[in-house]
Amino acid sequence: MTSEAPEHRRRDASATKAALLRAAQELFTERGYERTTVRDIADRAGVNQALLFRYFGTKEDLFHAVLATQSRVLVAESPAEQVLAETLARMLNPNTDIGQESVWLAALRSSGHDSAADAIRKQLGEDYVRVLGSLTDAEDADLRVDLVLAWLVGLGMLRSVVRKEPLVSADPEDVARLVLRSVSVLLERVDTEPAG
Amino acid sequence: MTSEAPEHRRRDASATKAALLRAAQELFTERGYERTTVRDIADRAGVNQALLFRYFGTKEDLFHAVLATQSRVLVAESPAEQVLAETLARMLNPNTDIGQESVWLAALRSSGHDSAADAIRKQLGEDYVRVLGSLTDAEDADLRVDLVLAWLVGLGMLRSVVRKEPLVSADPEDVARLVLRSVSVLLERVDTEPAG
DNA sequence: ATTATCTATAGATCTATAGATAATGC
DNA sequence: ATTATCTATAGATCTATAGATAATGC
Repeated sequence: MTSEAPEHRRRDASATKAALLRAAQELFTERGYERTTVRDIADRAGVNQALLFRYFGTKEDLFHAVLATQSRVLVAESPAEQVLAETLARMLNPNTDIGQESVWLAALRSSGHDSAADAIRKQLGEDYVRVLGSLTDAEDADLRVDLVLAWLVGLGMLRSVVRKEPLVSADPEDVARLVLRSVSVLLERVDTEPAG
Repeated sequence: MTSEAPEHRRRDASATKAALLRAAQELFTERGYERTTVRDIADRAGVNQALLFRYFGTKEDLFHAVLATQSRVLVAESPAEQVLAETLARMLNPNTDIGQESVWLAALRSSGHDSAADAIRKQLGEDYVRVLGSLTDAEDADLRVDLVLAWLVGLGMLRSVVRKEPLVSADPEDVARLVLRSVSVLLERVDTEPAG
């Protein structure tokens, strides 16, 4: 019974903001934007619900803040050849809390009427097209990269939303190997070695 | 100014039900479950909002009705070899109103707290595993089929939710060819011909 | 004194229902 | 007369805000 007086918490604005951001990231990813209430977020963060508005303005602003902190994480800073492998590794890594894999799933699941989530979606696509497009000589490189992106999106959905078995519990290396082999066919380099 | 008197509409219960079902299917797929309001559905169906409750009980019951009418459509009644090609053809068919591709996207996007949508998700996965699993000799057939399913899910998300270009406008045959070739690698039959 | 935290509540939805109205079938 | 359709509204959220309370820094 620690609930005697209302008893305000210790004052630490930055810690409160961080807790809200983290809770929001988790919940948006787990439930999507609409099904997550500000009170859910505040409760998980262990702070008062009014602070969410004080520090982030609106629920949508908070969503954008979450997206902003995570949007670029997906496309790793690696040579193009390794980007896909590293993305898969991060996605499938058992240490990465499933259901928290990344917010771009939340951006995808929240419908297209939100302009900022829309921007993130486009950005994400462009990042991938730019990086992976260099891996194929095909003239329809953009389409092929879209297909790779689709696969990543579907893997994320099936894992963190549907939690499909055996996919969720499969050995990350097995999954990565299967996917990478098929993708290499999809992005088939022309076998004749280009000059240079 | 046709808005003189309230002027009740013609009485046709079955047509009203059908209009509601169709409008609900479209809107749930476009916006997901939460972001679709019963008034949205009734408006698009051109009927009064109270009729939705009269004919379907609750919003969730309507969602389940929509899922029930569509759940089995995805897995076509074809030989296993053609199931994937036909699914892709139907998905990519320009005559299939995009954004209406199918409700299983809505089921996926509405978070996992709905038991019936959950059942549909599981069912969908099982249907595919059963049918496509016969196409591979690999001992990890179930995992490989999950990966195919993930690809289909991602394609649907990218097309009808994100409306990613060039994917949306690409020639269906090009897309199908690329996907099917990679999938055949994924589900690689052992090359030595089995007896029979 | 400053400002992080909390209380209380306004205002806007949204689902769902009860009961009134009007179009069809006999 | 029956019943499909419509009106009006209850009741339950949910976001957001205004202002009170209390923990820290000087």
